[in-house]
Amino acid sequence: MTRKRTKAGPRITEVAAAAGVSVMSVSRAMRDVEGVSAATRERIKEVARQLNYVPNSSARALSVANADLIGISLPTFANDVFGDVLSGMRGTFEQAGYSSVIDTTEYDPDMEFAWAERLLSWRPAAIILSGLDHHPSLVTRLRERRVPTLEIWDHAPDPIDICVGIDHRAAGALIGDHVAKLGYTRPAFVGAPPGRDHRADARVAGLRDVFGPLGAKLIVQGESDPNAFAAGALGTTRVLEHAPDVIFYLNDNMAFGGMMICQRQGLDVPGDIGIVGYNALGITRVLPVQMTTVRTPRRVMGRMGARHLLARIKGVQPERSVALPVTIVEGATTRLQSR
Amino acid sequence: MTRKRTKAGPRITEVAAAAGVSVMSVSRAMRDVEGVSAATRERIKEVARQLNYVPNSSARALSVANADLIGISLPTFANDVFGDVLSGMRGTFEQAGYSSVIDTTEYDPDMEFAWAERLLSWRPAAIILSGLDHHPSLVTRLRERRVPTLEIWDHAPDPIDICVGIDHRAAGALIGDHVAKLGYTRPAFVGAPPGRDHRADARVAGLRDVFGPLGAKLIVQGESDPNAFAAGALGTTRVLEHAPDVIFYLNDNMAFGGMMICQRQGLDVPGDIGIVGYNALGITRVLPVQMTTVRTPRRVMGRMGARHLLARIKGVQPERSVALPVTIVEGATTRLQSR
DNA sequence: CTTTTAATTGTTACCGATAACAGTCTCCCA
DNA sequence: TGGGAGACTGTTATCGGTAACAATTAAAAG
Repeated sequence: MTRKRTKAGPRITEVAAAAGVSVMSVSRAMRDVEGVSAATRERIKEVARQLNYVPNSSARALSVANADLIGISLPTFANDVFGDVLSGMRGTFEQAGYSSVIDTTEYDPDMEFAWAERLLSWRPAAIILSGLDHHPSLVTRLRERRVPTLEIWDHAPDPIDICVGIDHRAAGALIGDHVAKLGYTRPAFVGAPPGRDHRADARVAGLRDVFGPLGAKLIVQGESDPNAFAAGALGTTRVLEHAPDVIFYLNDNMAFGGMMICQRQGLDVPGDIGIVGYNALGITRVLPVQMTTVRTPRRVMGRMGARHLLARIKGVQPERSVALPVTIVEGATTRLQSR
Repeated sequence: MTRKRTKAGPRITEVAAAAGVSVMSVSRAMRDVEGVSAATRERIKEVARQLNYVPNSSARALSVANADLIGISLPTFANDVFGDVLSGMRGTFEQAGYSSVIDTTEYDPDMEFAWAERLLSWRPAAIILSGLDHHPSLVTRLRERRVPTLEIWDHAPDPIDICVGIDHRAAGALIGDHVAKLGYTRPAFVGAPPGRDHRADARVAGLRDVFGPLGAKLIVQGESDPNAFAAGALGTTRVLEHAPDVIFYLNDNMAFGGMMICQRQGLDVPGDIGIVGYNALGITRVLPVQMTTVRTPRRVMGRMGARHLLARIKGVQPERSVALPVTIVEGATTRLQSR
């Protein structure tokens, strides 16, 4: 009943034999834990290096019933903002000895669920989800198994486990209020199809919180082109039919696409129409005029999320939910003062 | 010597007991392999569902000495082009039953090596690397272990294992020739610091292949700002001191950043200076004039790479190396005909 | 009714690491 | 000089699955 062992590199027993020690000494030496003298440790490591020994993580994970993995789920890679959050997190995890396993859901809770299921089969140390909109079975499963879970991006008073994010509704209200005070009365929003991106929907709600009481109806247009520039342009041609005097966008790239359409139609920005972006993306650094936008603390969010999650893994209970503040970048794509 | 078993969900034995069958029947049922009657299979699956059973992948991987994982290494997430390649690959792998493990190297061969080492410890089915510039130890290790390896993006006649990409030097020569024939004689290139991005360097070499024989010296400027727009702008202010009559950029976003600088300095595009991008990115879809650029078949590359790699895993030896063609997008940011 | 064959189900050794426990060897002090 | 503490090293059962083989049962053939 011997198994065919495909030649896949040396195992711990071979290293032990070659170094003339027991497997436990090798195990201890490789993990840098106590229990081997400095001399033996060095000798073992040298032998391991020469044999090109790479420990088998599956065996280790099975033995300790837990893998040094942290799963990270993002909506998409086609958006710089997620890269920013990632870069804030990954260094922190690496230092703590965890590997990140990253994947995207394309805004589909079912895909997220399938991904999480596969991930959980590896018994990860923790899992990070974007937003608050998850498959119900996933929420149940994570709670049941007590997997340390971080929900990032959005703000929830009652997260699955812990949460670090932005209150997008409040952010919508903030920028809405700013713009309303400049005297704009016919607002429009160009973003994602309703239900697809909860952050967009929350922003819309925040805008309505402001403009509703003022008697101004918010025109909302959702676009699904994966390219932000194109989506912004298309959405803008659509909302322009309603003659808005200011357009809010899901992000700066969409806003730029929209701005191009406005100019093509002979509209003066901000004379005829105001343009408001979001996220303070790279393109705003090179435009001839500063775009009015909202700066979101993405890197800070990533770092803080990572730190809280590590604490959570170690058993410390950090703040359950943190909402980070956003700041308005006042630009020349809206009127600078009320008229 | 009993181990503390932290409550981490049911095991296969518990499912077997609950269903009144042996563990092997559960194993067979869950994997959808032959050897259980349809009726028992259904019953087992139902029991598994009720118990929230998630098989332990580490145990499986240890047993079969191989994980259903494919590791994918990319230079960075801060660039749409990598997302395009990914989207071309991931569906293919998913269908074939493989999970993707994605990570970025930030153009650092040492980071790539460290990542690969961690990945190999999980005994993945295959590994995908970007470009051809790898840590020598990594190349050795992959060859030794006979890990199916795909090098993507670049073209190499003699890859580690298999390769699907673009001949960037030829692409540089192609667009260089096109531009030279339009009558430009003082070319510049704004891209990445030499040695960082081999694709950029290859492109420069291709441009030199064309302009060198014409007696035109190519001015090269590398920028390291991670934001393409900003890098393009900064690099442009620098090369403008040499009064070029055409600037090639590493990509369209950089080209746009550069174009903004040219306009700010009162230069007419393409009257005073030509602008040439690369990759046909989203922003070119919304600009008032079509940018001269080069369309790269990113999605096709991803799909083809994935298919070849799957064949390779199954033991079929596909073409070792494929170079995909690029096409010029003739735009109004360069003169449309020679003068 | 016995034998052959195929389909289904079960038993057990093993994958490669680690936790728990058990020795062995020094060194130091009563 | 005996023995206890501490440092180092070794032995073995175990983690949760699966391959290989064995056993049982049912259907088909002679």
